[in-house]
Amino acid sequence: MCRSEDQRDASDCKGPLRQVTSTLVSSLNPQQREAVTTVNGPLLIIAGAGSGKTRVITHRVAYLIVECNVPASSIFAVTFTNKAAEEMKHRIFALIKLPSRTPLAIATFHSLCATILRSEAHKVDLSNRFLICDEADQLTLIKECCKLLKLTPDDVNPRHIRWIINQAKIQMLGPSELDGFAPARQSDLYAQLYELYQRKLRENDAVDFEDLILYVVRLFESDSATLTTYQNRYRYLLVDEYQDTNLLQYRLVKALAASHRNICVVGDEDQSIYSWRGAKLSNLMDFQKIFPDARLIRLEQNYRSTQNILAAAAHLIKNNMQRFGKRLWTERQNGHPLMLIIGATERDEAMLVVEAIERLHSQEQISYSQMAIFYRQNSLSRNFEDHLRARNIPYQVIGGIRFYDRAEIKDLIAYLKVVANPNASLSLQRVLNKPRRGIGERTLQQVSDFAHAHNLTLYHALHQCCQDARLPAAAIKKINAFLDQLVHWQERSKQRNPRQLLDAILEDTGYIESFGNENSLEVLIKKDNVQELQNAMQQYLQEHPLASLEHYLEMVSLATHIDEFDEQEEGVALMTLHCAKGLEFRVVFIVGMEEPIFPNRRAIEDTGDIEEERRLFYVGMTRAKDRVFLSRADSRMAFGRVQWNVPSIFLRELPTELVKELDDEEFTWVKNAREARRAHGTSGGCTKALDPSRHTAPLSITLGQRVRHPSLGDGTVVAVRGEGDALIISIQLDSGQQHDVLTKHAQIEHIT
DNA sequence: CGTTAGCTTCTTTTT
DNA sequence: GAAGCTAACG
Repeated sequence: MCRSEDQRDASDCKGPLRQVTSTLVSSLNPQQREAVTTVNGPLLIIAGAGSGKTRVITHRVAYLIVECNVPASSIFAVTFTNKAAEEMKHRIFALIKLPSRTPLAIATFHSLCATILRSEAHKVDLSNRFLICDEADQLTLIKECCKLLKLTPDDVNPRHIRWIINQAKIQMLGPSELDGFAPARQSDLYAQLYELYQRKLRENDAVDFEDLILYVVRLFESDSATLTTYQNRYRYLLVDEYQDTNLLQYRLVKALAASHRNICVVGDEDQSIYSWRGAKLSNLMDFQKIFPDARLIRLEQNYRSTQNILAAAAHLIKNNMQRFGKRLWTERQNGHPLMLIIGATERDEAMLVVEAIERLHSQEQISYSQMAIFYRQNSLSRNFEDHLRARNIPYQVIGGIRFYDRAEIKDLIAYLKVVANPNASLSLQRVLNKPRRGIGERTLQQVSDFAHAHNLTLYHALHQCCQDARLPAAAIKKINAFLDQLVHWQERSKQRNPRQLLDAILEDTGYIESFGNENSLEVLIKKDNVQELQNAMQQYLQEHPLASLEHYLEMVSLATHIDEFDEQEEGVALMTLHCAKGLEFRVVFIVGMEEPIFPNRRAIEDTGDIEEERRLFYVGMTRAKDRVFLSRADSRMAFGRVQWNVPSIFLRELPTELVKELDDEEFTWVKNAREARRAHGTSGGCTKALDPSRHTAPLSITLGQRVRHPSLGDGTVVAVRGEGDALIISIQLDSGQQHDVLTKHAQIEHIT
């Protein structure tokens, strides 16, 4: 088993040490054990949903370190999210005794590459202070490029350009190789934009997400000395979620593995859901062609779900062609059938789902944090949030607007970026006049024209313009004042930690005061966000006491939605199906099971293939331990219009005997909803003309109406949603707060 | 110079 | 129905 290729390989895992930690593998099933102890040479692990994959990975790392005497620093393990990486490290540390702070290269491709790039920056013509652009920054930059090329939104769509550039980078194509990518008529234009964009990035001393990996791959493929260094450093490679790796990531792994071939990949073809981001299922499917001597181990025992859930999932996924094929089995009982919930409108759907959640909580004592709502697109979360809030059920939404994408937070992060690297023109531009310091658009335009003409960064152009007195004296004075402040912060950041720097910036700029002192909800939220940033930073610094400003900024740039998810927090989790990958809950609700949404029409149009959508559904279902609820609505608001939706084809692909429509006997509250659907004219699923009166609130409550709530007090109605029993009104209270009220429960009085 | 009203687009998913 | 952008106004 332990084929020894050179003396640094783990040849001694045959030795007597093996018994010492035999407890490490004794709790594993035979396949898992084989997956953990097959340490040398290429290995392909096909790990079905719930088959103990994380367990295998953590045990494998522990086994390498303890049993095979592999230094922890020789292991390079790639996970799909930073959260998964943190959890794995945590579990490894719990498994074996390691000095705390043992450096373990377990992270995402992007994080690992960022670290490599930091130390090799000079070889790719970056400074080691380079910054990472997120997608919003990319867009800003592209828009700037469009302006420079005198293009209007009618000529090109910046978002499309971004998409083309990203795709090109994943395929390792340069500006001149866009044939077949960009629209044929405009391929020259796209090439020009791509090139300019890349130049601008360099001027900013910045890279985008794709560059992080691309630069490292290019470096490895062109500089064999550097590659050898890293091949020697990382002797054992492990890649999780291999079905979702793209060409770039494959090339990176291939390069690193070339010398020692100790490469273990873990994946599941049925859970590949990122092809739109360039992931190639063929990386997994063809692994044995690329490494003909690769061992294949299948993990097919599922430790998570009931028999019924697995049977339904298996039945569904059989419809896919691109598979190895596998048979998941479990020792668990049949359990409940899958439940189908149908609402007349999306509000009814949400109401029924929330009611089910409430019952499961109160009648079956299932904690809220053991329940999750999954949807195909973020926009569906809203209705469920509204109903959960109205019922006082705790919940957390993962996704939507990321914390670090909120305007206030972006402003402050931009300040930090400018301090870390004044050449970050993008960030400098953002904060130059925020809060207002009288450096307006005209001035900025003049300086950036000057910068462009003389090939200077904005920062240097500002200096130059002031020195040469190219601007009105008043402007120069203001710019100089700002530049002085910047110098002051830079000094400060050398002596103090990032948190203290942030405080200094807040104080010196009067940023919070610039919100104004009115006590509107908006201002309060902004202030709250700033506070939250301070807290988050504090916490980060506690966990990473040695972190520099650059480290902190890198973490912020690479933070993801799911990283914000707190499993400890009591509350129902709301997230997209994509975010749900790798998680598990006792009860899972998959909502919005309707045709244009799920399977998503645009996704099918893009790929010409429904299989990935089906896998997405498969991923969702297999997150559930005990129960799966599926829901849909007959009609749904989209783009401000009512749309009549067709039930998802996936509902028909489930075995009928395992799906039960929620009925009155089991859940009495369903009866009202049944009647509502009948009245709505859609209970048979057929489409009848919509009676518009059914979608408007009773006349007695109108927008702007003054009302009195028994406990909340007086206020003005600012929004009316829902109908009948589900009628919800938002009241802007005279105390300044806004509250949603379910009129069914509250005695609302009119006042004048 | 800064604000706002009205227009457009947007919803697929995210490292 | 919201957010982001332009154009026109104060």
